[in-house]
Amino acid sequence: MDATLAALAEPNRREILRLVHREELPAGRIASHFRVSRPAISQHLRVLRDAGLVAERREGTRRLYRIRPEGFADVSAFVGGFWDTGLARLKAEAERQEQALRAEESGAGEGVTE
Amino acid sequence: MDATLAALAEPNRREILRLVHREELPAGRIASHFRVSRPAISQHLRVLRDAGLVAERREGTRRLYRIRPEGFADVSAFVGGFWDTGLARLKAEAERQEQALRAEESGAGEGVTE
DNA sequence: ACACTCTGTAAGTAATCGCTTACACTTCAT
DNA sequence: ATGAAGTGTAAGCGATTACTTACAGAGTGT
Repeated sequence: MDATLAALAEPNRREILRLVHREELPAGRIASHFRVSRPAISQHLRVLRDAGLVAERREGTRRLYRIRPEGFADVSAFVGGFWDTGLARLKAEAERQEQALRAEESGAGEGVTE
Repeated sequence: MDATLAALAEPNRREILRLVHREELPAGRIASHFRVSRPAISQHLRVLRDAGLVAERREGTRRLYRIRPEGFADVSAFVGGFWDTGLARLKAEAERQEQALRAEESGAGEGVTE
């Protein structure tokens, strides 16, 4: 958990997580989204991998990265434990999410994304 | 959110959060739980306060600190967003929590009150 | 074998972090 | 006012972090 939160503390690493959350991506493509050098991103990817937040899969010369949801379990529990007044709110949000999914399947598909 | 996760990245600060989660505590009493010096804890408390994770209340010469649950909302949403496989699990946990509260009201009394 | 592509690693550096000691401030009692 | 208790702030120091450039390694095609 120490490594997890340390990894999450860096803004660029969080942005990487957002990227590989949508889809599996090769290191180079990830790096191209940033202004910092590619080696810098490579180092960030290592930190994320060591923390168990992303998984790496090799395909030819490329290395594809994707989110590893289990890696967020501990931190989620930790943070959720403090936001206990909001736990009921989270439950409501989970239900809303379910309904949103159902509505998406049956009705208008709109990019709720940012 | 940047400040929040940076604050959470430090082990001693997380321990402080666990302490003031149970009950409101004066700075000195918090510091006595650690091996590091009192000023060090004072600085940690400032970081936590600036991040909105704890609230400060002055009583005489003492300063009492307590958890500020709203401060965890953003991070909880962020992390929960990645642990999406666990969102349904979180909902279930919220329900369990509700039942636990109900059981607590009718059963054993514990001073968890706010 | 060779070259080419994609990527991780090494070394060095400026900035930040967490700690300590010394000091200043506020509140209450004498 | 004076002193004591409780606490925050300032200055300085060693360790860590995130970045850069230069280089090395693995895989594929000619």
